[in-house]
Amino acid sequence: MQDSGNSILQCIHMDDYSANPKYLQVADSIKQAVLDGHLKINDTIPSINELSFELAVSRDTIEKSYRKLKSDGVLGSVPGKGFFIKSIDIEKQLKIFLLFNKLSEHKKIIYDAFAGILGDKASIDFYIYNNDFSIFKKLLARHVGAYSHYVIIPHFIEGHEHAYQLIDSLPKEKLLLLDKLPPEVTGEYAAVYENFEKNIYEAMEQALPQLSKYHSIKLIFPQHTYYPEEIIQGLKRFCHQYAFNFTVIHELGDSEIEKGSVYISVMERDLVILIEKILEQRLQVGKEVGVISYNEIPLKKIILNGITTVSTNFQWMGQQAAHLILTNSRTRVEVPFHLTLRDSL
Amino acid sequence: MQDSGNSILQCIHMDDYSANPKYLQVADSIKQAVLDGHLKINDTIPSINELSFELAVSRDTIEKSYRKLKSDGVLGSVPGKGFFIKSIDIEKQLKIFLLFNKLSEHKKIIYDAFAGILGDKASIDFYIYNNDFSIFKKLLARHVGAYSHYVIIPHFIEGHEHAYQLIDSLPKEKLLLLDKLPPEVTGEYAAVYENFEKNIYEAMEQALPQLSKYHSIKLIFPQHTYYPEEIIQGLKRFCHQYAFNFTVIHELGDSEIEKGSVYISVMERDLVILIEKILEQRLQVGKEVGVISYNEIPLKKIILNGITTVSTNFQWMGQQAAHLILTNSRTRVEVPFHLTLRDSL
DNA sequence: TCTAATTTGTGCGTATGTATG
DNA sequence: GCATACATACGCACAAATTAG
Repeated sequence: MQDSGNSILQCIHMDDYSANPKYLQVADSIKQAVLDGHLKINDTIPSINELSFELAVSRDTIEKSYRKLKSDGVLGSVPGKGFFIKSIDIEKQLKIFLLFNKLSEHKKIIYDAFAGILGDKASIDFYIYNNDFSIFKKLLARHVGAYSHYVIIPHFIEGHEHAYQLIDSLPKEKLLLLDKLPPEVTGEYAAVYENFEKNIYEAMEQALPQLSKYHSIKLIFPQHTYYPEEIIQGLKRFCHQYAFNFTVIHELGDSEIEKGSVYISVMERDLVILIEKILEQRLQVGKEVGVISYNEIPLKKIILNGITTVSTNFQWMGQQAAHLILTNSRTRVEVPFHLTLRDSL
Repeated sequence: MQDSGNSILQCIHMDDYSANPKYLQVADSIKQAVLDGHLKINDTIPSINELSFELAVSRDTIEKSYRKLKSDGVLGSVPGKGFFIKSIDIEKQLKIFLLFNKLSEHKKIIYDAFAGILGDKASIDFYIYNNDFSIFKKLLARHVGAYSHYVIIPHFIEGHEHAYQLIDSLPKEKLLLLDKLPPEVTGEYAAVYENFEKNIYEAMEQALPQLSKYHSIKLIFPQHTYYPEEIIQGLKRFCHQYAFNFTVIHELGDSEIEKGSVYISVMERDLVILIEKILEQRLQVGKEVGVISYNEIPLKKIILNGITTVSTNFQWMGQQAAHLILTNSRTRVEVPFHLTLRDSL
């Protein structure tokens, strides 16, 4: 250990009996020294060992201080060398790690709304993990620590547990979960989430007058996928409550469309197949069979005189997430869900 | 110590404050020099002593670099003589900087096809600049140098010239342009591009039998946008050649839909407005008015007995881009374009 | 053949950041 | 707050191989 003759030592004021913890006192002192111009960019600061010796505090305390300053973007470090002043722009700049499971028309809406509000106030780096836990893990490992916020849409085909465990290890004040709120992730963190179970239940209740024409509800729900199971639960509960027959269809395949049934599709691919089959069998949509499609897009207004949709307000979701970040809030908010009744029901 | 007059010194870039350790920086620099062809097989490289002196780093740091390269099979050594390039067969790790102008359903297809083929072979970082040159510039500045490939979709609302200049400054062997091939970007680089002018011209020629029912062609083309002007040129040329009236409509607004016209929309928003107007005016689609829509998606098959579409094969585009990268090719390939005739024409 | 200089290769010690109990 | 283990970086010393003179 060499004496660096650091005048910075004189800038650090400690109070054993202060309310705020020592590591924050150290961090704030260094921030102040930067603001006062005593430390310039690329200046090196005392090593953890040296400073902990000089101030007669634990090594961990200094390490914690430096770690915080680093996560705030003030300090940088090189193993084997030391810490240095990385940025004198103390006003925290928002660096956002945005991690989506997949791209889609709706993800685009979320992104546009999110980026539209944050605009120049933040720099957003965007990643996609394709519902694949191993990619998710790799991306997170590669970028952990470098961002002020981690905004994640957590949908996985498999390996949920490990994924949620990983998310749980992120600092909660930097975390914002989008779309889904997994109970496995604990603590107080921000979230803008869908209540899939409740949403579909209440939407169906709203559609009860139209549903009275039918006796069965069939959900087209692909197997081995990242779509949330809560949708099935919600529908099951609704059908039990209001005495509808309920079936889950994994694959439309060669099956016939049955009169007196309402078909609910979560994927657009299935919607197209479904409608082709209905047209083929010359069934009357909105009378003999009902069609409900997840996710509203303008085009659905003009298909077969209009397809009834149930949909989250994705724009609101993106905007709300941006607001939570700007206000540094850790609230959890539920996204509004809308039923758009059209002639297909 | 003798001066080997090594130009290799100029290939080694060091950053004292970089996150990755020095010995890896040195190793990566040498690997890159081999990949770039600056070092051939059996070339000797500076001795440990010499390089450590030149780079002003510890001898052990260089020794560690060389040891790693040797264990990677890149270098060989003879005690008392020196190190030399043993193999130029370096399993290059692909780091891809993917920069899209916007998100959309079709960008998703491109991305999925691209990532699907590269899969585990590459790590892909994804960025969006919202057709905004200033964001584009910032993103590129922040990430230049760190990637093995820069895959860019260049569409800008304004400031094309500066943008193309910026792209032109990227190393051509690392560049792959997607969708558009701007003449301002010179040199030999890879590209998977659309020939917008030719594509629409030839698609219209294919549709000539159906078009004979109409006398006018109207293109709904938003103003101040990133859509390529070449579409207008191609249609203009076609209409001139085959004696159609040609109009560009920037905004549907309150205008009436005219009988005997074919409407071509590039944006989906306009398609919805157009069809609503047509239904309102009780015009017969495919007889009194024709509708052609850019970009095929399955849903268009079931709108009004089918909407005729003209569309690039976005999946092919993504796959081809991935192949060009894997084969390290600098070819420019034109993406196939398809006319899908349906009842709307 | 001898010698001196250079180079690879190895071992030891110290200081530093990072991560984990 | 303490202890421990690990990777990085720097510096010094020394043996063995090679080369030049």
